[in-house]
Amino acid sequence: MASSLRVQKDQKQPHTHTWAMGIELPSSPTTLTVSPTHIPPALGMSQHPHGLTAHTQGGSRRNAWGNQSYAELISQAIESAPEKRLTLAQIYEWMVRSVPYFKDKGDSNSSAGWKNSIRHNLSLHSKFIKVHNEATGKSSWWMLNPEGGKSGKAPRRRAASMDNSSKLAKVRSKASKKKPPLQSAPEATADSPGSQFPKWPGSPSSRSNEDSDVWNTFRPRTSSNASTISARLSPILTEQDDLHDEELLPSMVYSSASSNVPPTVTEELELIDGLNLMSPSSSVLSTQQSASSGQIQRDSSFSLRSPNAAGQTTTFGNSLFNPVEMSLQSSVSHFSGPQTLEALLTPGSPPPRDVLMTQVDPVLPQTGGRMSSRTLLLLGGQSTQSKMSSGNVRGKPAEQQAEPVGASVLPSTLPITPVSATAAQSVQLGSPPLLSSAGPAPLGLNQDRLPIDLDIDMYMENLECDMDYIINSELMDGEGLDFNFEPLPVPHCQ
DNA sequence: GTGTATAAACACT
DNA sequence: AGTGTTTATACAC
Repeated sequence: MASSLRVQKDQKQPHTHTWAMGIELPSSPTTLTVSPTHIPPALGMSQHPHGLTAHTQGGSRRNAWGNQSYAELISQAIESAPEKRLTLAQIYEWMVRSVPYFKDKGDSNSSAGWKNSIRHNLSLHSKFIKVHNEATGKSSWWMLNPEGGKSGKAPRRRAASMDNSSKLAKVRSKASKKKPPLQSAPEATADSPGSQFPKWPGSPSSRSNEDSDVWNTFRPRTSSNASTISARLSPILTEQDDLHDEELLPSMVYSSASSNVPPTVTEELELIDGLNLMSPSSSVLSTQQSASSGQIQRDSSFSLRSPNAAGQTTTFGNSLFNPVEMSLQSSVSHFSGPQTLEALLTPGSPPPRDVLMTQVDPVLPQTGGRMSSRTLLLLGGQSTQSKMSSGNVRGKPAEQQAEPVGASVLPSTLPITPVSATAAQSVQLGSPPLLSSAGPAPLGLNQDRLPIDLDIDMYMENLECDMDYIINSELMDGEGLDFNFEPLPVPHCQ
């Protein structure tokens, strides 16, 4: 079938309209606040290999709307969002509002082609990462890969699960088009598909639960870094919400921990993906509902800039986890990974420092230095830790810093019972891989279910150490948790 | 060969 | 129907 199609494609005509390329920013329709800054000229991305800088090179525009490529436009759209993340629908909206050429093409009829191209670009380029957005029920959030991803195509391999299957699937699909079940884990996507899109992320209301899932689902498109990040970034954890859903967190954790993800992250990501997928089962975390309305963060998610490669900024939502809540939660339930995660990820309100810690993660190249204690714990479960002895150890320090909130909570929470621990681990197992980055990899294999038992002892030990360490630290510090970014060389216990 | 645009097939929800 | 992913094709450099 396909073959026959090709006939008409050629038609593409670049209209050469000559717009001034101006993209007007919408003055925030609703909430969108775009920063006019970006948009202006050539995006800054001089991505054209040829060095065209966005001007009309020669006078003619590469595209009807100007010299920018879809990828660039998408990037602008995302950057313009306060939270640096947009849903597909929002991207469309941005296009219509901001790019003159698309102004009149918002209708379904006229939009099919360019929207298809937008989607295509999002999927194709590693610079864009998809973060699951449960909250709104809508489609996923699309963010810029902090790492910058290459504009080029991404090698994206999906999680292992996908991998194999995907290949096969494809093959098959072509042949027979059935879909392999594999695919996997389907991220749970939103609940209701179609609805309007949430207001947009920025808006307070919308943010609520969204985050939750977000965490979970990120797709590792190509390079994982992004994905990692994305996970954490996820947009906003806002608080409020009901969070019922919370399964997600685990991923976050890892992500934070691994955030730095060096080079091969991809693989790890993949793993993670798998994990995430798997983790749902563990949904253990229910947790909190926070009611925090109080502060709500408004959209205040703050953004961090990670020095990472691209220097792009990532935004984290702030969740508000109130300490109180945390406590409650913890006390109430077992600790759920998620909370922790959140905590880690989102420092309460936006105290910069917290953020920093977060940041640290991303940055740190080293291995795991910075994992949160929990993470460690979790990790501990994993072989990783054991193997990495030294590495692991280090983690502590970082964590301590990192876990401000979480840490405090931890102690109480931590009392992990084997069970809980297990659960937690199981949830987090996935994470290890990341951590493991240093190590060989634990990977996933086990992840599935892990032999926690096996490790548990070790795990426990590790915990103890961590805990003590943490506690001491905290005490010493006082309640305030300071986070240092420095990688403390920790002697680690044991 | 690379990057991009476009179209379309498929899959999933 | 909307969203995502992937494949294929055509073009410009």
